[in-house]
Amino acid sequence: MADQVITLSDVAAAAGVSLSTASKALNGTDRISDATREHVRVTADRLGFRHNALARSFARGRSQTIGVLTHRASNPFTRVVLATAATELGAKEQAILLYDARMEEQHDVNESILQLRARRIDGVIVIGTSTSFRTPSFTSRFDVPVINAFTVPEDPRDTTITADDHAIGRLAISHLLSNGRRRIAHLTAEPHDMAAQRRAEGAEQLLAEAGLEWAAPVRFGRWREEWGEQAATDLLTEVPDVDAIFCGSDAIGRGVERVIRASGRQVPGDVALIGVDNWESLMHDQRGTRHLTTIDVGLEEIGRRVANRLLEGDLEPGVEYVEPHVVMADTV
Amino acid sequence: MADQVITLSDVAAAAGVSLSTASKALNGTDRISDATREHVRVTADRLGFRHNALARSFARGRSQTIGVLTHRASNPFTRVVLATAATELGAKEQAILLYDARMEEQHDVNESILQLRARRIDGVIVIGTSTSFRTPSFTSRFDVPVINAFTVPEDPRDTTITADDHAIGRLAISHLLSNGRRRIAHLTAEPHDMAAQRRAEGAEQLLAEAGLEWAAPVRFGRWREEWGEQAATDLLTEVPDVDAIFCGSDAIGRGVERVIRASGRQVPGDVALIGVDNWESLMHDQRGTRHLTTIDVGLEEIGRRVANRLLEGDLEPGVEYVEPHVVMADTV
DNA sequence: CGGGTGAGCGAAAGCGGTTTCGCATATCAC
DNA sequence: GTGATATGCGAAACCGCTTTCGCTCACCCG
Repeated sequence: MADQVITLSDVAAAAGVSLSTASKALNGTDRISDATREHVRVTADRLGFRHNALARSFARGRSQTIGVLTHRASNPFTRVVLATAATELGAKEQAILLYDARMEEQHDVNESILQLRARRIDGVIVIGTSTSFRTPSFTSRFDVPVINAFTVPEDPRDTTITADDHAIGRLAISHLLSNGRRRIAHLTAEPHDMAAQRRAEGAEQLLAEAGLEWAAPVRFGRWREEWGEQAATDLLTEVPDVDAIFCGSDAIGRGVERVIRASGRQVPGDVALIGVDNWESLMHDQRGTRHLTTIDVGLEEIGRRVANRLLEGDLEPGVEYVEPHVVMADTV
Repeated sequence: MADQVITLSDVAAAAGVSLSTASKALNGTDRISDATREHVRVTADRLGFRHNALARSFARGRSQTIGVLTHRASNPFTRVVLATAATELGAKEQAILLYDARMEEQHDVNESILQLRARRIDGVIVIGTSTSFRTPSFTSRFDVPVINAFTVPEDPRDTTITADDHAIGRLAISHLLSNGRRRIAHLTAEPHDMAAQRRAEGAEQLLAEAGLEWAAPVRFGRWREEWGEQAATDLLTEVPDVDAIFCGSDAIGRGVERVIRASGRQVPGDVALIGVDNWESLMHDQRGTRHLTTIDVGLEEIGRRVANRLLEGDLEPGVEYVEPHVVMADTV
């Protein structure tokens, strides 16, 4: 059913105007009388004309394509940002060209950059793995706009949109306090992990503002379920009357919960739990009941904003933080 | 540092040949002497020449872009398929243009198809939400190859790559049997859900082949953690000596596990648990310890194959199933 | 009434490749 | 030695649109 495709000159001929007039009429560029413009538009519609996007891109020198550099696209967080950005871009007729794991090896990087240039991409999105690691700066290596997502920028002149770990810590404590908890502990990941650190700092800050202290020193360990179990076991021995635990991630939270329950305590009756990541949303995107109360760091929002900022073109240097939000469930 | 870009005619001039000769030499098309070909190649390299991908696409009428239609890109399963397919395609210089949620409303569908045609996309990937729902067939609506992923095809002439629910059921039971379990129960989702049904059938079939029966009738409910709790509670009352539970999903498995432990039973000592989905891989992509033993349905493999089949171009009608595999952890 | 101004439109030059076609030369069979 | 066939290369058309530039004509002002 492809028939032969209608080109702009078909439209021009049918409308009795020149090719250039037809082009300008449809694009709204240059001076064209309203009458002519309208006439061309109607004719184009009648014929079912569509611009050949390829020809157009070629003539304009812009590809309607955004290059995306990921450290590792299989990372679950990266996937969320990637999928939302791609959705947002697709809605605006922008394709994406994904280069995964090409940011390391010098040779690959250079090669990738050359390829992206040859494609005449309109912009670049660099997606980091988390706010724990910096991603090398690519801003100066392209002559098109570059925006970073979910990472800590290496160069202060970079434009970055990322999660607000400090606010996450504050929000977690704020939520627990508003639920009347006072003997709060924090079990989290590696002490040298930037995200873990900043969350702990934010939390401690809000705690101090409320005139409180941790029920026990913050325990740093790993981002894993089993660490949650181990840390919670120790914690219960040390502070049996703890009434809330801020878990550095949902994975840790799962381990913690198991130990709390095994100790005969009720969740959230005796001990409230709050995690970070909104892990369950990675399983159930439908609305509906959830289990672990958690904080959503705003990955989807990051993806959306990154796409839109890039298209709007107003890239100011600096870091823009996305506000986290609490996802209510059964454990607080 | 963009300088002025090197074009093919620059190369031709520098090599002392005509534009057409340079083109053919670099593309390996048409008859060109080895000496000339080599000379042109060397010259191109020396000058740092790269084809302008836009011009090339335009001239060839092929865009190096694959259209992707998703029912809902925010679905976690969809995201996995999408991200792996995009990675695979990116490695082969193919961009993707994502049209999310445009498969429903008739108007949107038609419009989207027209847009994709205008883009001269080279192929289409349609990603379904699960093997529970059919996705409308788009094969005949494009004049480029169309391939379906993670769905049950509506039209037998469609090409589809998807998960093998029957094999998943068999694999779960097989794994439990090989661990010496004999009193096995199955707690799963909606009875009219195709995926749930086929998993149950596969499981029951293997059980029968082993001369066994379910320790209790299969309980159908919902794909949720809370349903797992409820179903497990009932199950323990009915069959206190059950020694293994095949959970229809990891979410259900989580609920089940909590109840089993709360009853004082050991996991996996008294009761072994196996789920489906490899939920934890959505959190930790790193290797490392996991908690719930589960079956990976092969979403990444689906994404990879879909991308490669499309590029290879050998699309045979019919359904190709991806083999599931067990992901070992602590609960079996 | 003449010269200046600006609005509306068309001719044509790209954009940077691919591809068809034809020509000249070399190769071959008889 | 002659006609048929192959080989290597270049000229030029073409892909479909954007954009510059210049022309024409109507209008306004002095």
